Amino acid sequence: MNTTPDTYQRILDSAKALMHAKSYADVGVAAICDEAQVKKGSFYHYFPSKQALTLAVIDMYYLDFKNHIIDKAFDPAVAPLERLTRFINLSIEMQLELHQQSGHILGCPFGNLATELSTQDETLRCKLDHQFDKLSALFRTALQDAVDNGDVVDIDVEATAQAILAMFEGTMLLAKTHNDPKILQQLLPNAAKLRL
Amino acid sequence: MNTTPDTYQRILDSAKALMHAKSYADVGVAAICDEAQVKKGSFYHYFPSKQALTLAVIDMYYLDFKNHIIDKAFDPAVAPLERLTRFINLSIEMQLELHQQSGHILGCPFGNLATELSTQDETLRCKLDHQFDKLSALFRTALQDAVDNGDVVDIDVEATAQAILAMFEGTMLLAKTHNDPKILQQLLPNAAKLRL
DNA sequence: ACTTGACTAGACCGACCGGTCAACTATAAT
DNA sequence: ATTATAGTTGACCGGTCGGTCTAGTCAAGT
Repeated sequence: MNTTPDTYQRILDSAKALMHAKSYADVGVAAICDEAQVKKGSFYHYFPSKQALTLAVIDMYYLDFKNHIIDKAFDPAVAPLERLTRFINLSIEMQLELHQQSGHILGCPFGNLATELSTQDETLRCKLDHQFDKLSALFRTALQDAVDNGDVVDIDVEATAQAILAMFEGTMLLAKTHNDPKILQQLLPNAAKLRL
Repeated sequence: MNTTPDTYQRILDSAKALMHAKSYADVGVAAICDEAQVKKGSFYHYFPSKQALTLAVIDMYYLDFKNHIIDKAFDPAVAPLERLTRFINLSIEMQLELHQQSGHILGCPFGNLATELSTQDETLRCKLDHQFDKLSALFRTALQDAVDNGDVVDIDVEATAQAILAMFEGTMLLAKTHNDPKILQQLLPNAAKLRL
């Protein structure tokens, strides 16, 4: 019989949800502990600091993203350009789901944390920068495959990948600020069509 | 002889600078008062709350933006499409200046606040949403003028204006996260060239 | 001279912040 | 049975949060 306490995971899950729904500063350690039904002492048994927890939370965001979106969209069996549109559509779906649950467009968790922390915490800034690198790398290889296939000609693969990411993050921000899913549906698909 | 105390303005200036360099949550009323050399009692004489101050700060951000960038770029005498590239170039310059002063790419003050506050404060969310509306309206009229001039044909003016804004905000975020002005110079000019 | 009202000063409030600590319990190896 | 270790508990720390309040200054209006 396995009755794992999984306290660690409960803390991580609670922090993940709360930090996405609110922000880094608005979510205190006490609130995370309440949500996870864990006492503060236990929290600091598993995580030396709020910063360390946040580093783990960022990894969890990427893992979720990988499982629910990346692995489905960036399947090498899928046509390269189709991968981009799949990525966009799955991202829209995920945002819609969170919107129904919370009543707010929550936006990209990486973008949210990066905006808040980039000027305040160098460690977290680098971690978040690395996540963006991983995302743009996905776009870059899909675009390169498209070029190799002859699906598209004469584009700057690197610049286009970065532009898609920028458009993706910017659209998430506008949708969050307007708190309207329509913005996502109207604007986000254009990101996949960018060519530079 | 005018020896106005201009306490109000000093508070506003300090809040403007601090909130752009850090974030809403990271800048307390006490810190603003210290910077402005004002005591807390005076602060709450001029502003009923931190939220009210922030509303005024947002107006100041727009005013600065208007004086330093918008009025120079969106001059009706300037060719419509040239307005867009001027806007981008002036925005880059402003970010570079702030980067030299602070050592960090600070990004768009509207985007920064919107990310942090959209899910937490409906009043501020609406205010920020309105600022984005004003920006996209500038792009929209410039694009429409370009269409009327015959400088460009067969584009969705509204969608393009929104896309430029999204690309603008997304690029600011990526540059801030990477803390590198090069990203701005490489990526931001592409926003002005978007056509949908 | 007196009053009024804008403005300043700074002590003070309860709540919360991230983080520490010593005491306790449960588990499992010796 | 004893000991070591992992995990839990909740009181506690100094400091900061946004905001209040009272006392007092000062200039203008009468």
